[in-house]
Amino acid sequence: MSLTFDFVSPEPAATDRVTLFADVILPLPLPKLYTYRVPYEMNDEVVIGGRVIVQFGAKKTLSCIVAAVHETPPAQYQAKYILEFIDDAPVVTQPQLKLFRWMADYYMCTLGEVINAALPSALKLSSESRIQLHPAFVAEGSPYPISEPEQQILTALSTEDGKSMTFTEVGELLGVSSFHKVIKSLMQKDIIFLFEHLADKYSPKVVKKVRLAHHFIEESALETLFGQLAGRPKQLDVLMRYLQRVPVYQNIHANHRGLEKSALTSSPHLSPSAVNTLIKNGVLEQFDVIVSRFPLDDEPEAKLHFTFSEAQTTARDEILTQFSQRDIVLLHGVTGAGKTEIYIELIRNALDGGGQVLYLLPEIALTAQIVTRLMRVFGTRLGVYHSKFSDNERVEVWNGVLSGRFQVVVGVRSAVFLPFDNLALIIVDEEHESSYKQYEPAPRYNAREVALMMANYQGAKTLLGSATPAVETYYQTRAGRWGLVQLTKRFGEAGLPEIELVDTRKHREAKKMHNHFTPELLSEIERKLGLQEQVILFQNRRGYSPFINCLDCGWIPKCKNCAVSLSYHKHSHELRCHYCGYNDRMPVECPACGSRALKTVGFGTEKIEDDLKIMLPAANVQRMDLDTTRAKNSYQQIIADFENQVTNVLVGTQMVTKGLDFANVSLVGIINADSIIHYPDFRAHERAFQMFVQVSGRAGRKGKKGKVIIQTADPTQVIFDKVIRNDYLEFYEYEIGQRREYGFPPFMRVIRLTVKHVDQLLAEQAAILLTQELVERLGREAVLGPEAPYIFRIRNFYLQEITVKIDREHTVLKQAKAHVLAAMNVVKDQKEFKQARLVADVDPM
DNA sequence: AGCACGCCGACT
DNA sequence: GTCGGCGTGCTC
Repeated sequence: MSLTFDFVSPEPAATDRVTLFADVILPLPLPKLYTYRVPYEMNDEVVIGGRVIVQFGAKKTLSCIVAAVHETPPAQYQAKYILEFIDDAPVVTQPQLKLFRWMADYYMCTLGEVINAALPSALKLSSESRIQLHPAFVAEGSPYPISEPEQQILTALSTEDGKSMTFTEVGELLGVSSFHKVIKSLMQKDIIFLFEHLADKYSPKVVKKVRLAHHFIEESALETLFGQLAGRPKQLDVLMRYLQRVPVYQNIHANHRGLEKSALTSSPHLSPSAVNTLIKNGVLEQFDVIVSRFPLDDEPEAKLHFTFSEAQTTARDEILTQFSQRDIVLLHGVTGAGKTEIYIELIRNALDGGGQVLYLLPEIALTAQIVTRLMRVFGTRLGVYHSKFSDNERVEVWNGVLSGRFQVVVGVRSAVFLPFDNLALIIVDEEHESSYKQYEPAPRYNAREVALMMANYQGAKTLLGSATPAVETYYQTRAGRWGLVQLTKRFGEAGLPEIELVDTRKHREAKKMHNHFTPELLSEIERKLGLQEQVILFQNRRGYSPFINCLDCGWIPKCKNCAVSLSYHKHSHELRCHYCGYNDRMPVECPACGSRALKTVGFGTEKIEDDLKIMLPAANVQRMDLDTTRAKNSYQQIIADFENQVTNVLVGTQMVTKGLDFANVSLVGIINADSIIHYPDFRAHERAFQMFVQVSGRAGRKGKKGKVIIQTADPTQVIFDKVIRNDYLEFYEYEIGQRREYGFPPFMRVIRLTVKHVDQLLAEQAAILLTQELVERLGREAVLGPEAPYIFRIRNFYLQEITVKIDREHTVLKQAKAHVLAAMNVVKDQKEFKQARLVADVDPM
């Protein structure tokens, strides 16, 4: 990039001119800020939180965020000049910078890593960034004046369809170094848009739709048409279906909006060629619609009205009362009690007071349904921040929050990074969810904790919602620090489901198991299907079987990068590693001995689906797990099919435990409860309890009492008793006792350190040294390990884990983290461990 | 994170 | 004899 800065030699000093320096945050994992010099004539242009372009190292030009401006020249080195100023207003606000500093500190990572995670990549410019003409831009129709350099770029981009240019090329074209302002201006006028990688090139999602040709809308014309089609039953079928789906007469606009063509062509009862014939003969007309990535309901509801139950009204009032004394309130409400309506009320309330609102949901729960519902209430004031969104869409939300266009944002984990500066309320729904915690890469933050800190900084209230609150959260309410509001009644008077435990060991000994189904579960499924009711089956493992085994020589295929056996996936006929993604074809014969006796061992969702299809051929079984929902809209499709009762049985992993409510589900089966309970982790019981209760909550809606069948080899395990009676409190009392006794959160804080090394011995040695250094600084009792985790090698790295327990008190915690960092640095500075990677995870989940 | 500088194996 | 492997250190 031709970004050699032709710095104009300073004017003779008329007045005492100040020399300004800016500390910038580079979007890199570097421990400190870098100081650049502001050119005199740009002194008025520096904005804290604005982006500037600097040269970093010999080659790289990067955009970064100004974190501070001062007059202290660096003593050790000559500061380079800032090359360009992109923004005249902050893109990162002051409250954000404060929050990001806290995050870097608390989660033991660099500010650069936080910035990197926070900014949508279209805000992170580099010389490799590319621009493309906006598909919606038409040269004649632009309402904005276009400057000379802008026109130059426009012309260059118009030479061919979809042409793109890098910033370097733009710089060369214009022959000046300061072209970012031009690009920014073009972006604001919606003439171009920006992307980082060729893969991000804008390709609008187009849906083919059909509608009735307008001259048939007339009732008499339609009569005639029916007459003409009398001898063409297939075409008549299509037409009937169309009229059935689109209320042409009740609503004139309905026909204009039309119907997705696929709704007609993919129906098993209709002939696709008949659809095409109708189009060819001009009865139906086909048209394309550019749709949002987020499939929204295209039938806006005229008015939103929900009637609050008495319990809901009471809960809402109580929350408001508690907020007058406390900043944080937990809404403990059983599934199906109608928490969302309460949220909507509270959001409306906060907006009326002039503040901003952030509504966080776990990824899996941020569905089209909830967005549509919120859209109907909040209209264009609502921004949606979802990980499935393209970068351009994310920048739009970011800028919308900055400009005040979006007052409410509903979003996933990363929405805590958005540039709010006037928050009145944050809602964290399903606050116990582990998906609020980011594992990889840094920052390893928990959005719930970040939200609480952000609310604290901005003087906002926080409402946490859950049917099964995290033990840490409930503890805070018990200690009187946070408020607690209970919402125990299910909406519409549906009782809690009846839960039955079935002993798989007994059945197995008596040879009564049908594959992995107990007779109880199987007959109950049959019974429910006979009643036209639906069934959800939960199995917390995907694939067909966790491994295969040669019956003759005992060979078991293992992953070459990880210390795990390869899972068998029948559908794709592959062996796959669930940790690194390695896959191989399923062998016909054993590569070790040539035997063909390869047997699958254990079971996952795929096998459950398979077995059920064989045992109950009449049932329509669908599977929902990572493998069937990878494609873009397949998740929506599976949900829609189940909702419309196209499928009767839904088999799935965790995905089926949360999110959607289905009115017709009357039975939930947990195929193997034991694999969930027996997990080597202090949170295993909590996770199991949450999972059982959440999945049970899927059973029985709209007045129907549901049933849950839990299959286990040992029905006497203590946790079941609490699940059956849905006794959160008793579970909590038991669990908190355990946590106190063994010194786990909320009584202590945990930092998990992981040492990774390609060499097993070096990993162990580095971990031993790290442990010694930790013990020296924190004491023996604070350090657990080192220990190789159950899966001790992932992606060719051998792992060692050390758990550090620290007192919760703030000053102690801060000090302890400094000690941990010091210990880590000792190991890093050892040259034999140069290739070791050390990772700190604060508050791991 | 990149990228340059710097020391040891298979090639014209 | 050189080209290039990636190990280590630095970037205001």
